[in-house]
Amino acid sequence: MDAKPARPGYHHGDLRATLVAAALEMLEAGEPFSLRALARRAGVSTAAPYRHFADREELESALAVHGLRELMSDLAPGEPRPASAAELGEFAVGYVRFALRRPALFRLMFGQACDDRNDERVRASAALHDLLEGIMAEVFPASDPVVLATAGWSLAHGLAFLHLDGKLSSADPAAVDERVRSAVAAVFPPSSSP
Amino acid sequence: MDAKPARPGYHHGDLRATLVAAALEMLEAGEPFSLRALARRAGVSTAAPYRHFADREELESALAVHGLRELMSDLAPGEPRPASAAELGEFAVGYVRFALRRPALFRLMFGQACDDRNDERVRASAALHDLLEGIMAEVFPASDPVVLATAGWSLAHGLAFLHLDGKLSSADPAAVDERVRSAVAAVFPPSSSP
DNA sequence: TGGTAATGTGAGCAGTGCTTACTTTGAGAG
DNA sequence: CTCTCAAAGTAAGCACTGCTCACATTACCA
Repeated sequence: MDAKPARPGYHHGDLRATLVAAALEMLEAGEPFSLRALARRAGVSTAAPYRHFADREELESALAVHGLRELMSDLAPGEPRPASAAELGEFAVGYVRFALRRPALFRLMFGQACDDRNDERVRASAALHDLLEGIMAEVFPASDPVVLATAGWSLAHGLAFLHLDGKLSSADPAAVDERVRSAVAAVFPPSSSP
Repeated sequence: MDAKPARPGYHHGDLRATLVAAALEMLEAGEPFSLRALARRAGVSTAAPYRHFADREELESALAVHGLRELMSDLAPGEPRPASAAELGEFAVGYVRFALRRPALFRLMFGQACDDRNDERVRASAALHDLLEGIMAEVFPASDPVVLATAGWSLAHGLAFLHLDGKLSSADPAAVDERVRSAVAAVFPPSSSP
């Protein structure tokens, strides 16, 4: 069942990366992970992970950073950012799709207060923030981009969580996409600069 | 520290209600609760709670139901529901305030898939749903209430979670209220029936 | 060629959810 | 007014968790 990489020597070589990868795999598979399970999977004692992460929270922060970066590159694949209100809908669709594709990771990224002591995580979080505000400023040049970014992000975020938590059905992916599109369209009407 | 109610006899009398109340208290106090801790606090063995709840999830569902009812009566205190787009903002403010006042409970209510086997919980959840759609249908009689209710709920829900998780600062309650109001106003402009 | 810091180990503590076999007791049937 | 039986309690214990400590091994650098 478990891949035991039969590490050659006493030292593992790259335990830290291995643990992160294993954790992502387990989350992907829908299993909740424990540090002990990760250690087992890496073929290492249960105490070893603590050489690389002070505690569970620090590992989770590493995972969150990974997730934030992935989300960013998902949403901003190059430079063609949304330029019209219509394209905003597709942006939101991307956000919600990410949440549904990686539910556990998404919860890790957003379902708890960000550990402020973790610079990398703080920066990754701020980067997402900035991306959103930048886009809103482009799409609605006449308006307050901070307020609109807050509204837009909240809308997408709310849609993501309500689907994730079963408050809105996510059984049919196409229906989800459509629900997101129409919600965004209802609220950011095409061709209006509020 | 712990109130030990010094129960008179062998039987407790109303363990179930006591456990629920104790759990709510602990959540309120910001401590995560465990079934064992609740049992201790009720002055009862660690196995006793399982006479009243099949497992932790069942207790959590009971708490969620409690929270959903409280939210409902918070939001719909009598019949003067919001009748204009402007009043929608205050409605959202109420939603977000609830989340920030009872963060752990809010997470319990919304941070996980609803246990479908729990009729009471399903019904409480549906009631909230209906309330929202009803309001939207009144405020925007010309539009599709389902789409608008989804959008409005998602917006409020997203605002709640982003504040709860520290993605938007919740240090100053007045600033939070104002942020919610302006986000809603930006998106449901007063005197427009989209 | 050392010596040291980084990285691994094993044992163990305190806590968790949950189960099992057993006891106590209140309430209703006879 | 009993007597019984199911509801509601108990103690003990399993498998698991996060985390720590004292100790072992090894890579690397002076």
